[in-house]
Amino acid sequence: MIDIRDLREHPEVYKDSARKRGITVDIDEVLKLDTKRVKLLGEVESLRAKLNVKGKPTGSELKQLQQAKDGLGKLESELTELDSKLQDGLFNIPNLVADDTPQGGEDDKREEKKWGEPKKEGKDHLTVAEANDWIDFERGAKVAGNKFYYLKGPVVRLELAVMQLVSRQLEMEGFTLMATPHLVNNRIFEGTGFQPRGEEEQAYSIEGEDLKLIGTAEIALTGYYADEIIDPSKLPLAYAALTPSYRKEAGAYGKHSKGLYRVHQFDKLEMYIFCDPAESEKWHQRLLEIEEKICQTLEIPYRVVRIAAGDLGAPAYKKYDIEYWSPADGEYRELTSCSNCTDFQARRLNIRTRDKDGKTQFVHTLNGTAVAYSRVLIAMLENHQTKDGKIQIPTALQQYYGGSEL
RNA sequence: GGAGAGGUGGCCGAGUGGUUGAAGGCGCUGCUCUCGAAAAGCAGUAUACCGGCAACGGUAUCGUGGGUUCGAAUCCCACCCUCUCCGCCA
Repeated sequence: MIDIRDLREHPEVYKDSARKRGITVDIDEVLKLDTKRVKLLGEVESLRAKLNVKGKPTGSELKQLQQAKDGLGKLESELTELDSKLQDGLFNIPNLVADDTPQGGEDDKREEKKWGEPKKEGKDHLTVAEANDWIDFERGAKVAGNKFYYLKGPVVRLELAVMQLVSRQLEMEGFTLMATPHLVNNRIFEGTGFQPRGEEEQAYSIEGEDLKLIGTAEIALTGYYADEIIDPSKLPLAYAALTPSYRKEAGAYGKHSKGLYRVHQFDKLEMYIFCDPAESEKWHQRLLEIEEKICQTLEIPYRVVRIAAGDLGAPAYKKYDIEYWSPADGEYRELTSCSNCTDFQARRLNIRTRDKDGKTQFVHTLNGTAVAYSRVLIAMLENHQTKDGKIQIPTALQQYYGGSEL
């Protein structure tokens, strides 16, 4: 959520930002609601002040008070209605966009960096995996539906090895490991900025419960400090959570969806930062560095891209993706991403700290993928094929996996 | 899931309809005392919104939401959470 006071002062900045994202929101309407609300609030409060008498009123006073009360009730319900309209309006305004963000949509991302040797040839991951009986989509579909799958044999142990290796790396970097709830309530879900109202449902809901399955650990981690004031001496807080991610991916079929690339469930190790507002840019760079380091450790050729304004999620102010090289497709494809959400999520979920003067202020939050196993597996299966049809295990991973080939 | 108990400020803990934003204690901050520290004494110590340059004033908040009342931390209803016991269970 954005700051209503900031919006009052610089409406044009927010309009500009929404335009860059290619989103239409009626900011003038929100401002109008705000003006109305402030006026009504004043009326309600002064009326309440009149009604707040100390001690027992006399008979004639009592009569007056009883009458004044009727008028108040009506104003109050008007105020409640205005409040929720304004809140809805504010909820739909996306975060600002960083100044140097590329303009445009999904295809307008800017390449920032490349690493590794892109191989010219290789079988696609699904062919390799199915030939070895490492993945079973057919039975996944039988049991749970299309885009569900079973992993079998060594690729399961490979996952454990990758998670071990990387969670170890993150601990060395100062992250605290977490295992979180996989279900969160709707307030936290929406507060994280997912599921903007009115958009197509991306999450699985639990029938009869106020719960949804997380699409990423980011949601559970953001909620961790909801409604709390974090002691500034504790910041920055860096967490890494290992959880499954559940996604409906409705409407995404057919597009880049072969095999494991886009599935309803995958395990993910996610990094998350709560920090002082002055430090979020620094941390964003740090998260990107760590993600790069992980790719290098896993010997995956990649490039870093800066995501264009039109392709940013509502909470993100600035976002980088790392894309792995796919020899089978002859192109780079998304592997991880990291976003600086500034105070957008913190304001929605009321996560604060104190500044030097002891005043409360919202923290900044950032998230980054350390490992999305389904895609890491693709990247490894496609990039580490040996001449005799095996899969070479990256050197650093071998001690965790217990072997040098798959 | 069933039965019972309970949810009050950073923490402990009083408070069953009327100057209670809330006694008392702890903690924290400042001052006094001291060469310094401890101890002691004094003072201060929630959050949000509205108005104001500010001092300050107003409104709301005692798990959450609703209700009764001129007035609710206190009464009524619903829900959430915690604890104990029972049941079930990896």
